[in-house]
Amino acid sequence: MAEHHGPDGPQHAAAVDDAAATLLAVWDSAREQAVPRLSGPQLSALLVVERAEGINLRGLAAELRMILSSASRLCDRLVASGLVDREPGRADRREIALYLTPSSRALLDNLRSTRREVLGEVFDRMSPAGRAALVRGLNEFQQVAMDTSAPGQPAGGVVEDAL
Amino acid sequence: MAEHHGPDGPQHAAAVDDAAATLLAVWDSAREQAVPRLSGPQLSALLVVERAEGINLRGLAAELRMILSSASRLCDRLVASGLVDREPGRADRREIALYLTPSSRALLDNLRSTRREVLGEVFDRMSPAGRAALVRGLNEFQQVAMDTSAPGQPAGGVVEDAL
DNA sequence: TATTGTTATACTCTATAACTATA
DNA sequence: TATAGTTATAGAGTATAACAATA
Repeated sequence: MAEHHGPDGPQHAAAVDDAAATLLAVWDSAREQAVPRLSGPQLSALLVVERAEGINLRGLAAELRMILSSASRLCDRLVASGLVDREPGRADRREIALYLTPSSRALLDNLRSTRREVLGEVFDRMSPAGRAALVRGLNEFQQVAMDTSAPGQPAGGVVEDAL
Repeated sequence: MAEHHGPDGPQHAAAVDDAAATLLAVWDSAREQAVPRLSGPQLSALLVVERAEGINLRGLAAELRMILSSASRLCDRLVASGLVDREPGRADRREIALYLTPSSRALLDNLRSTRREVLGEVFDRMSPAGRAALVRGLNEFQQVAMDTSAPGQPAGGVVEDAL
């Protein structure tokens, strides 16, 4: 317990486990306050379309790690809610191109504001050093987690897939 | 942007936003590797029962922020999967008492190991200072977030409810 | 024929409302 | 009657498999 003989990642992971759950609970609480209320998959789909306007259904399904028919159904509901536009592809008429609507752009803006508010409410009560440590630690975590060239990457590419 | 005139929580929150999403993706990936595969709600239910063995259905529903009938259905499936025992209450025969099974205890152990492994794989590639910062920042975040006596708590009690 | 999407069907998760059993 | 739980019904989310349309 006192010496460092090898990788001690798992020990730190244990120390961080519960705290990470708390951060995630705060982070995700913003979604539930969105109006209109968004489910997790719906939000994920909007974020994918936002990052890749004009993406087709297969691309969306791949990003969301779901099969084509599931993505099709999800889009049915997003279109019905006015959050996504489904336009026929101009080059290949088999494809459809997906776009955000003004309504969903506003929704995402509001969601991000809310998320920063709820996180910020906690941050405001932390010490400056604690805030700085969290920002530094999370940013390095992200950089390392996104580094696909690193050894020991899980075969599935967990991180890239989920974002 | 250079001076600090008031609460800067929101600015830090913006800086942390994406990184939190990455942490979430890594943290939750453990669940999907569980055998038998567990859905999010099923895992949440097991964790509640683990923390409060013998809890009744209303208590479970309250912890999960769902209504009674949803908890009843969820338990149907957990009992069918052999992950929960449903025993009639001895004092009041209207109630039922919920318990983990040996099978679900083993499953939770494995899940926690997996989660610590996937987090540990990232931690092992971070700098020691980065790891320390993350541990420190997250722990302070958790302490502050769980402090219900603080002002500015969202009315819903987001954090306690979700854990 | 190969590829893009949709539809039929089924199971999980959740909610509302009606119902049963016990206190 | 009040409370604990179940069941009927419905909609979202997801998967498999069968289908339609376009290349």
